[in-house]
Amino acid sequence: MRLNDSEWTVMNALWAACDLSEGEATAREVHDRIVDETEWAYNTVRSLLARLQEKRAVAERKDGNQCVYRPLISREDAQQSAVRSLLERAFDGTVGSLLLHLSRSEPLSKRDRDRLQSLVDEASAPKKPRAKGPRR
Amino acid sequence: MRLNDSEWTVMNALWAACDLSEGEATAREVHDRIVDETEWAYNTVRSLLARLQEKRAVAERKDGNQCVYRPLISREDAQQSAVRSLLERAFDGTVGSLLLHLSRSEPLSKRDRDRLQSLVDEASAPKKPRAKGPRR
DNA sequence: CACATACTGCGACAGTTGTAGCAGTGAGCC
DNA sequence: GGCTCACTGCTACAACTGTCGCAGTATGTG
Repeated sequence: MRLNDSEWTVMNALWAACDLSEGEATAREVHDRIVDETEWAYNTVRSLLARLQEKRAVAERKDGNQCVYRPLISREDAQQSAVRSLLERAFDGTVGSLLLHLSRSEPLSKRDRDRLQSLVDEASAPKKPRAKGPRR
Repeated sequence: MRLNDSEWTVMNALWAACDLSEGEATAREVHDRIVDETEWAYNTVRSLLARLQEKRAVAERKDGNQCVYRPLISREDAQQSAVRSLLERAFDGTVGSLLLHLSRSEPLSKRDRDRLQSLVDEASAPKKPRAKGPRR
């Protein structure tokens, strides 16, 4: 599932909204979340939600006279595709190439370094003890 | 400088060709490099080179009856923009968030892990002792 | 009930991207 | 000198993106 820029904007808002409520949100809620940043009209958000529905990225449900939207793809999956796509175009398709680039570009923040450190710890440690769900 | 997919394809070929020759390449050379992969017509490549020229990503020079192209932006700069753009859309704008994702997605190769480790070492260590060239 | 609101369905339109085609011109070959 | 071929300049066009607008329809309120 490949999302374009504007679709990412609304999906980000939808995912965030759904984290707080029942896993779904109205167009209004999504719009409220991004209007300050984007200044998009309400109808713009609705159009994007409609396109996302066509792409089966969200599902629309009628609740009274309102439409309520629910993401059909997880943020992780979308991120996965985005990263993969970036790797293909710009980094010879390899993670290593990206990491190399990262290591050469601007320095990481303290937070990034911590995150990275644990990333390494985790990656280097024997995987056994980590409990994981049956799927994936 | 934001490149789209097809532009990345030709720029990658151009950069590669320029590494071998005098820092420039003809449309024919670029086309030869990507035709197997993309099956694009020669004119498609030329159109893209023209657009890239408008965007000031490449420069065109006349050599006899031929046009010779030279990149005006480095691959590193383009990668930088691409990464930044990915971070904005999909990772809350932070490298850490991307790294976190990477650590959770497919396992990294040994090489990637090493690279990561040194990335961490470098980031954590006081920067002073590292000798670096005057022009990065 | 009559209104002011808020929502929905649907259409639109310019700009970007992907992917060529055509017609004219310079150049090498017989 | 005429042919052939490669190259160039220019045009095209459908699909996708970004960004709404409009015209109905349900809803809450005095």
